[in-house]
Amino acid sequence: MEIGKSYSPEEIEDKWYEFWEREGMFQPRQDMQGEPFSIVIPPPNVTGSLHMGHALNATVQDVLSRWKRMLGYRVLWLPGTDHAGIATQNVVERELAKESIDRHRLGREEFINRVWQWKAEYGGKIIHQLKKLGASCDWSRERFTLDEGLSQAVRDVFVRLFEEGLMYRDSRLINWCPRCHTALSDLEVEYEETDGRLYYIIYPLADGPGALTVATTRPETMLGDTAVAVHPEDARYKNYIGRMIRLPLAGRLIPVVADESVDMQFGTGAVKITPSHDFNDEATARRHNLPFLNVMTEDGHMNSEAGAVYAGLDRTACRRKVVEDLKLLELLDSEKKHKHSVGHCYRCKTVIEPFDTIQWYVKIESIAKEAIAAVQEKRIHLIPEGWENNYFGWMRDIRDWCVSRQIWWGHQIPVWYCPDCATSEGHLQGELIEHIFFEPFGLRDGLEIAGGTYAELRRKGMSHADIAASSKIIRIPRQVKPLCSRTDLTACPSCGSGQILRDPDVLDTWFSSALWPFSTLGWPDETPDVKAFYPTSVLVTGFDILFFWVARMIMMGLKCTGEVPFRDVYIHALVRDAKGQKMSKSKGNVVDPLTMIDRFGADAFRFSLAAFAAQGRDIRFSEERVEGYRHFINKLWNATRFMVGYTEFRSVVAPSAAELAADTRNSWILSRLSHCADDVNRNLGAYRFNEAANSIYHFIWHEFCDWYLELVKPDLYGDDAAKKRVVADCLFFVLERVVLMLHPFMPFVTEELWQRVLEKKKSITHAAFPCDLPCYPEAERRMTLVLDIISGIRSIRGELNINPSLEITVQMKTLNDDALEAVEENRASVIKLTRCRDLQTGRNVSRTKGSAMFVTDSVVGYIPIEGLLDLDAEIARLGKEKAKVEEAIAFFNKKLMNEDFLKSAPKNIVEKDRAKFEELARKNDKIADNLNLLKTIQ
RNA sequence: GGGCGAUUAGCUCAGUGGGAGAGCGCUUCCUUCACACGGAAGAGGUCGUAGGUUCAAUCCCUACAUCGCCUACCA
Repeated sequence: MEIGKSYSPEEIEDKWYEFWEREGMFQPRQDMQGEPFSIVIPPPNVTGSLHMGHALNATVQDVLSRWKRMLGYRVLWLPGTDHAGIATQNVVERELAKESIDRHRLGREEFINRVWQWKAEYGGKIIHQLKKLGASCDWSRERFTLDEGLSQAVRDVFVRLFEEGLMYRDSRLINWCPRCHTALSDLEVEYEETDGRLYYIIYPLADGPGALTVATTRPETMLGDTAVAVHPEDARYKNYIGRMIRLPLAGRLIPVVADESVDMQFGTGAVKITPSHDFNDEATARRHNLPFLNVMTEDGHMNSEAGAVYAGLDRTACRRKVVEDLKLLELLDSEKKHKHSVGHCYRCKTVIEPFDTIQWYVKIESIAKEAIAAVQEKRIHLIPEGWENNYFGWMRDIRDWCVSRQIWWGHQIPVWYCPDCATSEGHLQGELIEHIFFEPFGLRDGLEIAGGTYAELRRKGMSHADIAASSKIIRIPRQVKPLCSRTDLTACPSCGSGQILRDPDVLDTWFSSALWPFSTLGWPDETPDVKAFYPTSVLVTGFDILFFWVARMIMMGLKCTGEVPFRDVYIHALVRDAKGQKMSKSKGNVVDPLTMIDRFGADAFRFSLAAFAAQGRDIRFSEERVEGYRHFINKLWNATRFMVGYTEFRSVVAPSAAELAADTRNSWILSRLSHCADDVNRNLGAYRFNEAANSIYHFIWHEFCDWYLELVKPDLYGDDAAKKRVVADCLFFVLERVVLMLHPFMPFVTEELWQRVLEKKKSITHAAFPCDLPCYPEAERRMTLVLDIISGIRSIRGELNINPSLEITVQMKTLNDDALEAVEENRASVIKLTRCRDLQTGRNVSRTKGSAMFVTDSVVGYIPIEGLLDLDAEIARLGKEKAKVEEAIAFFNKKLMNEDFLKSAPKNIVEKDRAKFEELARKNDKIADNLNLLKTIQ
């Protein structure tokens, strides 16, 4: 078997991925053996491409999936993407804008066709990228939130909630994005500290002299004011309560009301109330039964209610004009700089507008209670646990979820309205439904019409279809009865009219994402996948979508299936740049995972991410680390290359660990291997990926390569075939298990080593993960003794700068038979590793007067250095060591002199410390002896 | 305003109620037949500050400082 001098990832990665996919390696095992283990991927946006967050997220899931697969579980890792309603629609609308096409002109159906076309062409780029990373997803089960089955699940849940009264329409202020032209949920608003201005405006009393001055950051909204509020206890304003004000610019009369929510300290202590354009004011207005006056349009312009002077102005232009006009009237008292936080649309960063609309809401309180209980009762574990408080805090404070969006790309709400039916008050519903056209509709008589009520438009001769196709906005008041249905309605169930209107809105993308853990498995049907894989085992995600997604999945899972959607939630860190900054396109500090894969290979990149993934802290990504792990792979590669040279000496039938253990070096490394495997299994089970990765790293590099490989070289280089066989068998035994343990982290190189180099017949993906290997504590003890001796000698060589090519004599006085045996057993190794010409051992070895010295627990060794080096260096070295030992002696002495310590500390601790003290004291004596000797001959 | 987390070697970070750890970087030596993407040996830290609990604190508690993050209706 030929093997290259260094590892080249680019040559093998694609090959193995194709092999795995072709062979169906990532599908759950068909023999139905093994406990199920399932993960659904957090569906990335279909518009997205792989970033570091995805890479970490996918790596963690893949490590878990591959590990469990090797442990014999029936593993399903289900991949897919979500349709990202607003984001995707924005992308396609921008495309259309280049051709000057408005989606309304195109029509809903045709627009959605275009989006599907776009998706077919550009969407799902991320899927390909996940494959580059090595993700072992079952692609045959890939899902998309707009798939038929998932759409059915969405509709089913909507209807269910509707029927239970948990899905309702309501009129209230929501966060509105005037650019995306849709409602947003509370979570979709990003607040940002902004330098604004606080304007002090004089509001004159209508019924006499005097005025109130109010402070506002948004003067343009004054056009919608319907009151001024002061605190009831505010002495300054007590006399104003109940009086009327003539609202400047508008001329309306508005009352002064008393409300405890007013902060007397802020501004002037008098606050203008704009119920339709401010969340606080909305609440105040409801308490005082104040009228709501909407002065804006859906796209952020002033409407006719704002007055003829301002109607049609953009909200920022209007602000300027209002301020100007107030100045002219001398009603602008003053203005000053003011820092405050302003909400922006998380998709397009436009300043959001609190806007009074009718939307669909999910009544969340009862569902949230269940979701809190599930975590409290530990039916769901959040890992790290620290996130629980965050979760509880948010869930207890939760408000009803606004789920309707005024866009087209998504799951259209399964609700219809009949214009021909009457409301319970007896009004014809068609008279209440209001249409606004995206462009004037030309009637036969040449007149153009911009909109109107449904009934009115029909009377003017427009057809039902024309009305529906021309509408940009349809306002359907709450009195109009919603007809909710699992199947598409073509006629009104009560009056039979075929001319019914469908609710134009679609559902929040997160609504469908909330069903992801079960809708992807085929729910609401009781499919075999649902039975086998639900609830899923673990969800792996970042904390940034804990509320957006995780909390909602828990709520919907419990609500729809009666079960938790997953048992564990592993919440990983955010990947930052090397300086700790959040990666963002605008900062230009994003690291592209694919670039990392190109440069270092997917395995090194993945291993880095796993090694970085300590719980509870953000990750600072550094390329140097990735490079380091590439070196690590190269190390393993070369160790393998070395070993392959001894393949021919292996036994025909690979021996068991017990047979190998006859040799102490073997039993030692097997024991270390066993500890390593335990560490890896335990740490992976506890989601401590960094610990698991470090454990393997350390074992391979520092125990297997640095020690074992070097220890057995004398045998491999020798002529004794039997000895060669003993160590060659062990080398391969360890290598195979090491490769297996690395596989979840480094799938590509391990498969290459497994199949091509170790010439295994089947893929490593389903090979058994090492666990419960035998331990040999006695061998560990004995080898530690030998390794200490080697280190002691090397330390002298290093510190005294004895040339490596120079062979030395070692006079080693063993303090007990055990030590003598251990050294004799490993004589060849000790000689080789210390470049020693003459190794004298025994209880009574003679010692040369001018010698360097080392002390271990069980031996005192002397290296004659006369002629090798000047004595001063050794005297200095020993002096330094003596100082260290004395420091330690002082530490333990102080402890052991303390009666409270002897009285209160556990016996084993006291004993341990006493033993250490005595050992140090002996060591100190030996060093002192030698120092004196050296000084005498100096 | 509320909450959470961090503070350990030059850098990035693990970690534990009983003599401080890793990786990288640094210093010295070595192109010895797996690997210079390497080997060997070193240097380097009153574990943020001040108190407290304990026989014993880097670890537990309290306060403070600095830096992050999340959250909130500062009009």
